Amino acid sequence: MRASGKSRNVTMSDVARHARVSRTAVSFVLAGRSDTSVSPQTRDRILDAVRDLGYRPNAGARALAAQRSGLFGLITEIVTAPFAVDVIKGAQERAWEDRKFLLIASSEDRADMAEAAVEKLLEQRVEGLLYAATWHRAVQVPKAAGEVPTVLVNCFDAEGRFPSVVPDEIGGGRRATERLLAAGHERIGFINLDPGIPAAVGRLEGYRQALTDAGIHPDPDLVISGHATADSGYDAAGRLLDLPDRPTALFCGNDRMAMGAYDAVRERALRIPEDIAIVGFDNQELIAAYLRPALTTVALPFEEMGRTAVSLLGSLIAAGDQGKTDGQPIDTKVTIDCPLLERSSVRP
Amino acid sequence: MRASGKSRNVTMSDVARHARVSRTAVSFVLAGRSDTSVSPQTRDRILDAVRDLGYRPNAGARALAAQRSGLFGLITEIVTAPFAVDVIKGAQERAWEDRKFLLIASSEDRADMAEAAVEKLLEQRVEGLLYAATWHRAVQVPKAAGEVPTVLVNCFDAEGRFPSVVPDEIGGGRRATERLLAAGHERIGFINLDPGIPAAVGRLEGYRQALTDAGIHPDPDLVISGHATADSGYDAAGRLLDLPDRPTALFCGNDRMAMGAYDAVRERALRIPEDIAIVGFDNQELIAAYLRPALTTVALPFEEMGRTAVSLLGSLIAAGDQGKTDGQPIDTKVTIDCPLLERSSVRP
DNA sequence: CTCGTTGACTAACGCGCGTTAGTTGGGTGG
DNA sequence: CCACCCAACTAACGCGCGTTAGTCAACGAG
Repeated sequence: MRASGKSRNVTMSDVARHARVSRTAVSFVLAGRSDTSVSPQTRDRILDAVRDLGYRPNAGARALAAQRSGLFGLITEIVTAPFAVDVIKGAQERAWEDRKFLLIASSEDRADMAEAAVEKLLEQRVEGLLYAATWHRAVQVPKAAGEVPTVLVNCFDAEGRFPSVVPDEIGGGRRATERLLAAGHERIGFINLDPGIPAAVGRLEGYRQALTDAGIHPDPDLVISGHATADSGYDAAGRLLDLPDRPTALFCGNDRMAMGAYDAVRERALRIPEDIAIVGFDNQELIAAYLRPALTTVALPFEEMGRTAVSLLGSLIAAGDQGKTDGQPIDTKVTIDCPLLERSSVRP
Repeated sequence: MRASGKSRNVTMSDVARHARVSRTAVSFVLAGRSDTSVSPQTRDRILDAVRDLGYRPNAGARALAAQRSGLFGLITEIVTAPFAVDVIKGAQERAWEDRKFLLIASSEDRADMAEAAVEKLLEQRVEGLLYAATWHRAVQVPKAAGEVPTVLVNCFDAEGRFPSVVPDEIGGGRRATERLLAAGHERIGFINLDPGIPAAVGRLEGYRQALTDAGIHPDPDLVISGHATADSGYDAAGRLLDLPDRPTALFCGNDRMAMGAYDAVRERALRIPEDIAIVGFDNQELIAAYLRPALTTVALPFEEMGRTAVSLLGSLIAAGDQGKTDGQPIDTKVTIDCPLLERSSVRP
């Protein structure tokens, strides 16, 4: 039973006094240092005192003395895309494994807020920085980020100054297409995202590769670009379905478009997956899992990207401690697999 | 232009030396203290030095000396849930206004993780704690949370030891029902969530109040309980629609159920909103905004709850500083309005 | 000429801890 | 019996900063 109310926090000195040893001894025991010896009895006395007094180390003081905060900073544009927060989860878990704590700041998708966020995080003396985007693209990273090791997540630096972790869009496109091919489809429509963005470029490339590898010549008429909305998916799907020689399967650039495609298919009294198979992209749970029939889709590996980014950051920091960074930009671009999630919109 | 590379961080002493004053003077100027005087010239010299050297205060050291970290802790069950993002956003913004920083930890919906999270946050010497749940209910808060001011968000403590901020479920239920009444509907079906949970109890109560106030006697046959899934909504809607004297409107306990209800309506070749009006609850953007027609729904005010909770926490801490807390449990329960979002599933 | 007084500063302590450089007292080997 | 060593500790410095208790020169009043 601890003291209640405004009683000052228990410090290491309190523990030392209670255990009748020096504060140094307490520090050594708690740090688990094996190079300096402490007798088992003393050790136990100290640990007992810790328990009795309810001692809790002061992370700030520790950081000050040890010259390392144990904190990582994560900057994300929380506002726009709810689903990208899986990055936080993965990063959080991985950081926890290394006994690091994640400081999360929001850039609100505004450059000045991003700068402010970096500044605040550096004041907290984070050991490294993660910068995450809601959708895969090139970003402008605040300059100050260069002062500590930094890893980009789901985005990349046009100037290649920072290493980044991004989804394997091409592989995802392949995987989706291959799944449809495996189900026997040969005329596969592709409703792409706005042209130019990495997701659109990569997924289209994967689509083409898969078809070519299967000995099918990609039919340009079966590829349409849309705008990442349900309405756009509805329109595009309608056009493909009204083709004279219509496709038997649709690969949609994302799940929202797939959602619109469902409506277009239904309006034509066609059945999913019997008459038209559909594969989405992104795995937005709230859509994909609850559509009827549930949507087979390719997942963006946000959580895994978060984990990987923290791992990478950890090794960057370790390398930096040993002075291995020689000022050269580290042009690493780690791509993470996009797994296919089987649901019910493609026949087995 | 700052020194690059591994150069040690600039400290206050560096600034003092560069400005040819004592460190104390620098501290005073940066703290903006008006009780002790510093001549304008000196002030400028110091501020110039700060800029020249790129001085950035060390938050940890400051916390240690000032005995207050400027940190709030936020524990959420699942960081990745869309709701959590909004709570975080609101809390983040509000905290930022007070120049506080939010430490976000996840309990992964496990009691032991929650304890660990509280422990870790207390090690960081957070000045207060927010504890947020994914769905409105009573929760078990780790005991250690009692050591600092704590506010519950979207949940409440059965023992009433902590103040909490929750959505106004009754008001939301009323609002949804009143909207349907205003559109001329009199037979309004209600597909409720699992009975017993606060959301189900409150929304039903609001539904009844609205009907009664409108002089309509609630018909028990029009109320069905489901399980918060699209399938369940589909089944329940089907049963209501197959009633001899079927309702002309459906109020669904949440948006997923509404999603299922859409399918049931479509199967019967009925149109939304012409034949059947539908109102949802929760405003899960990815569903509500992208259903066709877009779903009119009642929003859970997560962002506002986050903001309010931080405000409340701030005042609790301020009160504690002045010793106004006398150990009594503060049984506050702030309810936040649930606004109706007009879309297209109810005719104007 | 002395004594406050005030404006403009500074010396120095302590916050809680990691860490280095010791200091003991009880063996061992020669 | 002495030199040496080692296990088992402890003293004390410094991390970067807020804050209290000064110091010191200038200046006006008595």
